[in-house]
Amino acid sequence: MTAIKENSTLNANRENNKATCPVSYVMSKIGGHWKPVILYHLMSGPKRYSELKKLIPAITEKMLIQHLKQMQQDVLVIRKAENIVPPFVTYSLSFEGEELKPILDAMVEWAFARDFKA
Amino acid sequence: MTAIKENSTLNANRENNKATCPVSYVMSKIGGHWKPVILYHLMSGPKRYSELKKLIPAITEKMLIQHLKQMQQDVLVIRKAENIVPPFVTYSLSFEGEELKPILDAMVEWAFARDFKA
DNA sequence: ACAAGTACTTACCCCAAAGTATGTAAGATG
DNA sequence: CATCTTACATACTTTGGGGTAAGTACTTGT
Repeated sequence: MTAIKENSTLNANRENNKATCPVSYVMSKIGGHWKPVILYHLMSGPKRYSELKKLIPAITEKMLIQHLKQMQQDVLVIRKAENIVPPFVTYSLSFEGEELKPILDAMVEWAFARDFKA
Repeated sequence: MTAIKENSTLNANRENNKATCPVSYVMSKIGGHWKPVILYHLMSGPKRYSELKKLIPAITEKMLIQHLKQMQQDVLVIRKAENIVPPFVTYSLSFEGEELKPILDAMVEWAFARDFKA
């Protein structure tokens, strides 16, 4: 969510790619180190913030909420908070988030068809 | 192809993800700003280095060969050089590179099902 | 002799993404 | 009353991906 500087070729290239290449567009939504992992875990159903944290031990809390927030803005995930204390917040895939499944499934299939060993 | 420092949590996390999450594994192969674009152009058949350069004007030569080299190492693309001068080098998708099509196709479909406008 | 073309290579720099560390609200529980 | 829990927030630092710019080898065309 950090502010973005305007005048840099780097960012110009990025914006240009997102605008002209559908694949880059998708990458801008689900790329990076953590988004796919988070999405993967949400595929198996809604999860609490703390559950996600436990499922992905290596992620820091900062990264976790940062990406959850971004994906909320991109309407890939839905945040639902019970107004109680201690807080109870669940994250789930939106309709458009669910529609990412074919992509991720294709990726998983490809990975296992190669040298990937879980 | 720049050297990679060993002892950093950043890289440790990356390696860990690649090893444990199939989606991250795929991302490590085709992620980044340029790899998908290059692959996309190779989908329509083998291309010379200079052709790729013309097809992707925004890319710098450094990035182009860097990623072509990486994808060679990952056996996604095949490099074929005629031993003549001026050089004549063609890049094409390997079998495993071709098998990325379903993934990229799924991405394109998803992009157009959303607000993406070419 | 000099520019042009092709496929690179190399050195240097910059910045945004990711990591580290610490703090906060508000009620439940002992 | 002090600690625990949950779901964050935020300041500060690091790092590696990408950008810029320049050079190289070898031949052909003028």
